[in-house]
Amino acid sequence: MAMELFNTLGSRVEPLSASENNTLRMYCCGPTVYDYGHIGNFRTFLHMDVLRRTARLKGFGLKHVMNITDVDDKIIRNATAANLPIGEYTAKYERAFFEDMDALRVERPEVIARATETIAEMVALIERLASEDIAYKAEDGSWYFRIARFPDYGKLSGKDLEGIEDGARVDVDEYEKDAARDFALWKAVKPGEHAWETPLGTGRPGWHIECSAMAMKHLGPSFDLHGGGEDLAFPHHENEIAQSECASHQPFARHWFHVRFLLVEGKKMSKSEGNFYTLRDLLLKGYRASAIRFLLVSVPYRHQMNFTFEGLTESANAIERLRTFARRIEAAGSNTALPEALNADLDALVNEKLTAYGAALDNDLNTAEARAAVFDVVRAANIALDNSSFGRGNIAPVQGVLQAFDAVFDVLTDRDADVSKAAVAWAKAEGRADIAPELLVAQSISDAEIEALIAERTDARKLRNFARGDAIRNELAEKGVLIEDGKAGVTWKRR
RNA sequence: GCACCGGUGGCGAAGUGGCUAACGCGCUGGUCUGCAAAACCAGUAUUCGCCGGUUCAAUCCCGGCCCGGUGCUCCA
Repeated sequence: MAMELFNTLGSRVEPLSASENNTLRMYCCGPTVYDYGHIGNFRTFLHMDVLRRTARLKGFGLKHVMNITDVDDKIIRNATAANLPIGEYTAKYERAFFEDMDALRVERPEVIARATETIAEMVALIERLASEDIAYKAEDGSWYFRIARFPDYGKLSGKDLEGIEDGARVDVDEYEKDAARDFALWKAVKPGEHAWETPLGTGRPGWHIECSAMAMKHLGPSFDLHGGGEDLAFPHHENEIAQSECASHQPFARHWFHVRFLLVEGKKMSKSEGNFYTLRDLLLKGYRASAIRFLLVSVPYRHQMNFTFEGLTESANAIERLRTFARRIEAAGSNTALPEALNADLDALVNEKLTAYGAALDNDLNTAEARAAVFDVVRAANIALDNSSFGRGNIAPVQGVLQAFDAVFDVLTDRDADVSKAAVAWAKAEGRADIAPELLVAQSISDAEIEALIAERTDARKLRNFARGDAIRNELAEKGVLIEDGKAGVTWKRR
């Protein structure tokens, strides 16, 4: 079955296809690097990651371009306030952005494009539009796009230009444009602003032209998929289409992918509501990166999701169950008592669920249904292991399901402690005081110290000195370390 | 105001014109254990926002209403 995805352009689910060598050429609007990323940003990037990982699982090659918007009004404003050159200002947040992406296990796109490194291409694009009088220069030196020249305007967002008459909302006279809806391609320099000297005049690019130029530079005038947050559909993506198609006379992106916004504790996330969280805020509260990833990815991208702290805890518990299961299957390999005979019923179920897993992802990236199939396998295999009907031949197929799961979800390997540690180091360097005490306590004990205490406890228990053993167990529990007395020995993990 | 999307158990959240309405967490019970914890198993919505309609049959289709969200205004 082919991978199907909702296409905003046309508003229906369509097969996803690559027009060149089975390599999916996709462009995704990346961050504007003026501050630390918040969880809403990361929901979008996480679902882009699900898309690319799923595409690869289905056999596509990938050429994924993501831009960094490193010049815009907010950047100029903040850099000026901080008395820094914009490049220096944005470098800090770009670095932070990629640290966060790494923490969340979001894969790097094949190409990272920066607006400030693509100015020449933007200028050339505007000049091409100007040569057909689609772009025009206003009196203040800014360049605008003449929307009247693109009859298809509105085809992505379903806007009807008839209903947005010139001057209906905006006093045209305030602008030096020919029509109120015309948007800026190039903004003339204002006093004190960072600007580029170009044949168009001295100034800086408009936001929309940046993405058109970067996408076409790396993917050509026509490519497979373009994505971003739902708010970008209009006007940003609509404007990209208008500029690009007027310049190239070819369809721009064939498939448009938009990720819906999330709510936080049932409300729109906003600073004024007090429910605005960056990834770093959550890490410092003691939540794990893997739990954040799993939660954000578990609700399909086209659904509004409600992000809650309770949900984060649940997500961490669910991951714990999966990791425990993965270890149990791994251990089964060296269990000599394991029956040789294949449990055919279990095997049939595992195969059925693997198919269901793939089908769920094919069906517009239904991550909720996909993970359900994996939990079905976990339960069935645990039952078989409990009643000794799990055969050696069942190991590989079950591991195959876990691999397929992790190829997209990527939460089975525990890297959380390192991520939290880095977040705490950053917070201390920044002088932040809002670090969860239990996080600091947990990081105050090393793995070696834990191992030593556990060894001491094991010795005490052998001598049936349970009082001492329990005291050590309690001491470790206070530092967030859980001890498990299994048949094969003692194991531990950080909570 | 106009346009679009959604409202499913304690919570998160799939899904379908008729088969027991997934899955996860939580909770309750059990297995295991020196005791625990952890782990594992089992049970846990006669019901899918409200009111009408279509249909032999609707949570799923249609209409209205209420509520939440998004866009229309360079927020992912």
